[in-house]
Amino acid sequence: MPRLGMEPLRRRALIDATLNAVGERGSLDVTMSEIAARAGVSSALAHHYFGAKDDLLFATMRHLLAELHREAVPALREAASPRERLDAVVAVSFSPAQFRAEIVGAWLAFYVAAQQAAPMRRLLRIYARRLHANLMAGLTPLLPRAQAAEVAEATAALIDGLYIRRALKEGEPDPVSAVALVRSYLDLRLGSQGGQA
Amino acid sequence: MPRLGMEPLRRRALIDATLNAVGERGSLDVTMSEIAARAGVSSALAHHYFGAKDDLLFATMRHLLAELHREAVPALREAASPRERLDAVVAVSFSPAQFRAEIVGAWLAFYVAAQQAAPMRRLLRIYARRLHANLMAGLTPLLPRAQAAEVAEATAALIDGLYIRRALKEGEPDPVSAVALVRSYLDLRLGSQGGQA
DNA sequence: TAATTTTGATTGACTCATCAATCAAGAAAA
DNA sequence: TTTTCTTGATTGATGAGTCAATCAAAATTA
Repeated sequence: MPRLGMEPLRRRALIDATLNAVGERGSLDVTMSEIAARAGVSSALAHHYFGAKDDLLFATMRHLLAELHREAVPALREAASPRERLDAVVAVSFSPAQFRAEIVGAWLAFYVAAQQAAPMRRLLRIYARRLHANLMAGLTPLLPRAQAAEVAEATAALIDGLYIRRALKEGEPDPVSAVALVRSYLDLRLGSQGGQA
Repeated sequence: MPRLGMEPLRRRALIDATLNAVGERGSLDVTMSEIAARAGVSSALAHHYFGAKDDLLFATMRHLLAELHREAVPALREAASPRERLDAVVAVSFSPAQFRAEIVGAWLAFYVAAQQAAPMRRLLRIYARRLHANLMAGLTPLLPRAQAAEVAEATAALIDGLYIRRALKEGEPDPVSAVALVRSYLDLRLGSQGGQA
């Protein structure tokens, strides 16, 4: 079996497996054996590549963040106006790739774990800062700074809230209505040049 | 030691201990021994009164829901107008008793656990339905039904979002600004007869 | 009232299962 | 043959749940 250059493939497979396992279960207490089995390898190999379980979980969370970033960068580059920038932030947050049940479940699990694990908390802080910065970039040209800050805070809370409600599946917010809801809030706040009545 | 009628006291102490432990740790994997120790009894006694660990956790979650309800009922009764009713819902959600770090941490932990445990999911559904009903009761006199539903959804998401952001402590939303933020949203949606500019 | 029985309250010690982490050894390339 | 992968088997720790035994208040009886 041992072909050369397996390392990157196995790392990737293990991270994907972790993501799926964590996302489905909605919690970080998945066993190394389960993760390894999903990736088609032994648990010993998972330890070989990642060291401790925590390291694998951390790497998985970082992967999640990286994916979000990878999707956000081009979307923001294409945005011509401040309002388009805001719409891009919202669109990415609820993109089909990001708003899937497993991904949302994984986010939630990491969110919780971050309360105890400092490294994860740091990662989450990066996400929060990026989101805030992106929102402010779109808002400050349109609103006085204090109002912009309030709207950014509310929008971020709205996004997080829709995520958590999505995690409690069973029919709750689909991507389309989630985007519509946040945009409708922005319309209202920005003087609704473009929203429905 | 065994005075008669210890049962209700012990049950209460164990539930409180569970709440504190879970809230501080922000996760349900606290040991029965730790909980029991906090309550000043042995782990065996916790099992004696509650059976399995799951049952104790479930009872604790139910307690949380009951406390929220107990606070909401009088507040809603005193509300004279629809708008006051809405304000009451918001006020209770962020009341000092509810918006404490441990309580919020516990809610988050239960939220996550509910993804796997059907009984907890059912409890959470009750909470969601109550919140929705209370919001709609305040909104339907003021808005067409479709809009009322959208505002209720957004408000609920906003509340949940502020909770989750609060859980990631470190300076995030204090009760006062959280209330202000949600009310400001409602002002805007309802035509702001009574909010600040 | 004093002795006796009953019963709720409580625990320490034990069992059993689970799981992360390690390690020595094996198989396939190079 | 050396290096890169890979695993089965093992270990050590932890934690849920059980059980037999103890303790002391309350109820009963004499």
